[in-house]
Amino acid sequence: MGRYPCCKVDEDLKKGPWTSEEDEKLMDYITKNGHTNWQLIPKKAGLNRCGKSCRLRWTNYLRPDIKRGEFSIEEEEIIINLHSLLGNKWSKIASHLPGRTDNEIKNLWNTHLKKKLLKSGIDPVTHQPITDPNLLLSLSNLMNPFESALRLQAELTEIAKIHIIQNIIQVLNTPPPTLIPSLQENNYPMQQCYNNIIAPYDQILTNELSPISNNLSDNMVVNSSILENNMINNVDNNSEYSSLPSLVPVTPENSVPFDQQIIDMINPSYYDDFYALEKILDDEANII
DNA sequence: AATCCGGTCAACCGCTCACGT
DNA sequence: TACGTGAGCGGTTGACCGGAT
Repeated sequence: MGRYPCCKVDEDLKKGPWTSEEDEKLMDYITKNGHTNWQLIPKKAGLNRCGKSCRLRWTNYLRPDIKRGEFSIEEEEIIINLHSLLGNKWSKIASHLPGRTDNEIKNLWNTHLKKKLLKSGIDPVTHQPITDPNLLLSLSNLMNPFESALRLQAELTEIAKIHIIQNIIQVLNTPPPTLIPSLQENNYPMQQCYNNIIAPYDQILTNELSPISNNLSDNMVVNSSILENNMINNVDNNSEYSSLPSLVPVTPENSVPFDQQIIDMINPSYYDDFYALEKILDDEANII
């Protein structure tokens, strides 16, 4: 298997941009005969191109159902959501956007969306807030230097807080068995913290993920179409251009987003506890 | 007016996958 | 089962364009 020459090297086939005459020939042939074998098409259509080049020209440009023009905000949000779930699976992403090609989406991602996420402080690879100080530093260089220094410091403080919260969650989720009975009594500040802040958050996650986990196949692979549909349905049609879709975990079972949106979902009566905890963490982060 | 530079996008390259034999 | 081949995918390239210098 492996590599193969898609066209014979000595055939001296044309490369580069297509002329309108070539487009017309290919269009005419496929409209009349369809495309069953791409290797035969150039010869039959009278083109001095390789089959692969013809296929690409057809699928990315000549196809009648191609949607031309700028991407809408909704389309961009769908792409961002799907990318967080699927990664660089451009063809899979394109299958959710009728009339858009994988090449077009890939170009949009590399030229616009990646930068848009970076500017919003989101890592375009993981779709999580940027935690790499080097990346933050390079990002900050893109902005006003005076503003960026302050911003960078604030972001690093936030990151430290997030790390501490994640550690607390991890510890609370795996208590030693001997501690459990005593913790039930709610007398310990950390247990109160768990009961008031993290438990509701846990509940929300459980409720959100249960429809997905119910659809696990035998080999325990998440049913991606359900996830994908959830992502698409989450798009807010009224959102501003500057706003971004809610953060979504790359792998729901491994990563825990701790953004404001999740906090907003928790009963407001828990806010006081959360801010109390945040203040403690603020102090700890300042020490760090 | 000339040159440079960065952004965009069509097209190509190299690879893997799927399927037939 | 192994192999050959066509199709498709994702990364990269390079031509083109417009704005800045």
